Amino acid sequence: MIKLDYRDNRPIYEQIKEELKKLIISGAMKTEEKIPSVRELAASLAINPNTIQRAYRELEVEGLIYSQRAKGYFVAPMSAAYSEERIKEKIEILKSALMELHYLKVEKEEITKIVCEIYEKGVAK
Amino acid sequence: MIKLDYRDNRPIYEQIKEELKKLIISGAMKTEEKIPSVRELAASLAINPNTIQRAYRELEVEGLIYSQRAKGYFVAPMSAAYSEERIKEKIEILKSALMELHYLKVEKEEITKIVCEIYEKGVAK
Amino acid sequence: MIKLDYRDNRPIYEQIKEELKKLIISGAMKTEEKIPSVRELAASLAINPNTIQRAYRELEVEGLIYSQRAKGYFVAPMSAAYSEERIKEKIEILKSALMELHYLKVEKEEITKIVCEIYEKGVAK
Amino acid sequence: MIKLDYRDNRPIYEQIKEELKKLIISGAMKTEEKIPSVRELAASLAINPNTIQRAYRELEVEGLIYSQRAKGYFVAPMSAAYSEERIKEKIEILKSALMELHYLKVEKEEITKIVCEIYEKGVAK
DNA sequence: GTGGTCTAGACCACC
DNA sequence: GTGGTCTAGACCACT
Repeated sequence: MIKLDYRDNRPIYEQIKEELKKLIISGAMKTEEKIPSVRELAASLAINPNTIQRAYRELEVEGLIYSQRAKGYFVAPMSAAYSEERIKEKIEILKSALMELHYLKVEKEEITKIVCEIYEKGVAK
Repeated sequence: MIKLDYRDNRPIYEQIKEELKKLIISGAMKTEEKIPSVRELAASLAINPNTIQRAYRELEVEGLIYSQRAKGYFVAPMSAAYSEERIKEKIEILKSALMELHYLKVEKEEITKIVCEIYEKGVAK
Repeated sequence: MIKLDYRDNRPIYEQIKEELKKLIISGAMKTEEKIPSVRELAASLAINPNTIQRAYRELEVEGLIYSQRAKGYFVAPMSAAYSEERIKEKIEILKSALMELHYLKVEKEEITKIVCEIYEKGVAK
Repeated sequence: MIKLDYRDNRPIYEQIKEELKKLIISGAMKTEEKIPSVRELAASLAINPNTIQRAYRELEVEGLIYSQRAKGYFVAPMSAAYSEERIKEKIEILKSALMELHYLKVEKEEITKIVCEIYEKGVAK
């Protein structure tokens, strides 16, 4: 379900966050669906529970999942309306970053390169 | 120095912010240089001083300008090192937004369109 | 059912959101009850349907109502347990905001004034 | 500089966060001022460095402090403009929470009690 | 059994 | 020496 790459420079908890985010946002995991428990996922990835805990906590702060004491973590409700809101929001962030990079004289080619990387390989760098 | 477009959907203070940001980040305005006073700019653009005040205040929060009581607003110091840092930061924000938009199934063409708009016309939409 | 105040500074969609929120949370509208359709409410209030749409969409994101394609919007289920939980949550938010305002040296009188306004007139400012 | 209360139900990292937040927001600690290093504070409070690390990290996410690798943590710049923005923002959050609590039929006396507790004892509950 | 917190101790990259 | 990450292991409160 989740693959880790130890050669990757990014910390493990970041990789877990990204993978889960992908599954949730793309709709592969459904609303209110239970996520593997901290210990369970830690065992299956052969990793320390604290690392999973951190990934889960940060996703909770971002509002993608929520926790119920003694029950587990679950995918937070995401209505269709919510998706649209999120897209608009991210587009705004994108535009703002692009404009600033333009002012900072970053070449268009460099931007295009990043866009292609992400849309082809799935991850950048 | 600053041009407003009343047909633009964006609020006036946003347009002013963007224009000033452009001038400061691209280096057209130098460090410690004085910015037109609130009243002065308001008069020359024929708009309400409160609007200018809001634009300036938000730029101050973003750290691009700073105010000195009874003297006016000035361009905040930005070293070359600072520029590089800012580029890296914005690239990270860009990547993060792009990945999420990818998960949300926004087409690559739509992204490319936005990139081109900004790099050709200078503003998006 | 819903009253608008055009002298109010808040945008129309905000006013509609608040009014509906009031009706739903206080229990005046029951669970699963149908809400007036976008066009219907727009006509009865003599305003643009897009404004209603926005208010409804945001209420959907907040989880207070839900939409069924081609059927309309309905009040989302809210158990008594849910109410208690929501109260606790809002109390926490209240405390956190109060403490920060205290640190920021906002006078107690100013706070009390806001509390009274809301509990007497129903709305603040 | 920071006092912990082990009888308090709140986790230690929360208490540290609150204390630092108080010092920073009220202006007792100045912009760009260095904060005790993770290990240093841990030693002086006789507490595990990981606990301090967590408190600092969360304050960094909230934008109150920032970190420089191999240098330490510092108080983030807070202009006067920023303070005003922050007060306005918190007042809005306060109003919104109050209105919802009103709809939920929470008595005014209960609210007043909380306000007094915070403004007199400094902490609630 | 689950999330949540905390400790002790370790290693890394950076300056 | 500093922040940042990770591990191993422990205890608590809750259901």
